[in-house]
Amino acid sequence: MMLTAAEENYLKAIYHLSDEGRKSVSTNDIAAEMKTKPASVSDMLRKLAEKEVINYRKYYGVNITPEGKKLALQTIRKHRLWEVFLVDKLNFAWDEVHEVAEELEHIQSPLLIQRLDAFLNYPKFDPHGDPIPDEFGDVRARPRIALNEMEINQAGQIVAVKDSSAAFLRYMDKVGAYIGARVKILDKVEFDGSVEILVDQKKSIFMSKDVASNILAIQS
Amino acid sequence: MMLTAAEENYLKAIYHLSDEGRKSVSTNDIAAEMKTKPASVSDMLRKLAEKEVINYRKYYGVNITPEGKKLALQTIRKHRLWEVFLVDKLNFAWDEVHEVAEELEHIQSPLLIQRLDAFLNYPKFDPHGDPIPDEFGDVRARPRIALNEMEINQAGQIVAVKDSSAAFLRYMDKVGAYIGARVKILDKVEFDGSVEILVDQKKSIFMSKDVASNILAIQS
DNA sequence: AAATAAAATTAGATATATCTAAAAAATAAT
DNA sequence: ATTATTTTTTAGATATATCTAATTTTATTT
Repeated sequence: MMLTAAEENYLKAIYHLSDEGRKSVSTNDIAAEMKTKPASVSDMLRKLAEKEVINYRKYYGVNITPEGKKLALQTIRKHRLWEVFLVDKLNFAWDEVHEVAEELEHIQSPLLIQRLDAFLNYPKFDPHGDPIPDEFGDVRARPRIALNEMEINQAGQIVAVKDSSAAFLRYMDKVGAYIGARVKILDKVEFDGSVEILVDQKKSIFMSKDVASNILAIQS
Repeated sequence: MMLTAAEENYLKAIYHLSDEGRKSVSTNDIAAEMKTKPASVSDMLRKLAEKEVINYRKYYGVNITPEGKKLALQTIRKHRLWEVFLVDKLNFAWDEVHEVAEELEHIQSPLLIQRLDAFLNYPKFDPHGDPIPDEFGDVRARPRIALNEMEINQAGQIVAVKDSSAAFLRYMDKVGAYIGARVKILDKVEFDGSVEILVDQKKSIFMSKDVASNILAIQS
């Protein structure tokens, strides 16, 4: 099954939207995600349905098929491998890579991706902390680590808190930490285990070991 | 000035054909080079002329403009840098890189090319021995001579092949000739123009004039 | 349940890139 | 200098991907 670049982009969008717990994805949602018009989406859905990568019932939104999911994951794999390449090898900042990876992901060459994967030492996560599917589309469960257990200079993304009491969440809010925040360990104080972290590459915050051990991140 | 991938490919073809000593390049020549139909070429020439990258007088062929030449050289630069990447970093064989580089060359990101160039240590020649234009389009060309035109006992180094089809590259591989090989002309048969050459001071190989004329060397 | 609002689709355009078949222009041959 | 041949261009299709405007279908409100 061969998809055009546009089809790959739509399928990726549908995959991402499906992944947010919806039972089906609407035309308008896809249009918003793709920054395009609903009319264009309708046209494309017909094409994707013909290729059997989505199930499409007019006026009732779409579901991705197993074949579609496999293809979407392959595109995501390519995108994230290229992002690793751009950051690790070409010294791009991690917020500069998306647009270029968006182009590179459509290069059609299984051998290229296989070799790139090896060259990058089979990375499991991209620079944003998102997992890289393997060549079969399998995604590794994200190993979580408490902030106080991360090494200095290690970057990651906050994905959960152990203590989800209102008090703790208020604290999170107050210091500007939140689920999804990109973090980097700036310093660790040996004496008391407190840590200094950089949030979203701009805000530096201090927290006690106790607090840090309640915040879970995935490492980049 | 922004060109589409198709326009870049046509412009590159016109540049290459121009470089063969013609005063102007014909529609048929371009169609042959691009493996497309003359009618398609006519359409594209109109577009390229509108963008002022070629001078086009109907029925009389085209010339590339200075601006067109600059753009063609930029595309060639990207293509050849990617080829170096594929061979040096991803361990592609030098005869496997063309098709992939043909896709990669159309990625639009000046920063990417700048960084790639640095990562590859500013290479001056691609794996086929062809020079890589700098960012201003300047090319450091080496005077090259076909093996069948070298004198007996003349020594040199293979730097490029004219015909880089997979079939020819496989042949090269099979007989033990390769880009970078040291060669010396042992004998030339006047009757059919075939030549005998010594490769790397040990292996003697025999090749027809046809083959020899496709292999380019710099003379020592 | 009828009226209204929202969402989705179709109809009809535009732009790119290609093709075949027909026409026009340039070149070659008698 | 006509005629024939080759080359090139145009006219008209097809396919992709997008748009606006109009229409249809579904969902919501009264």
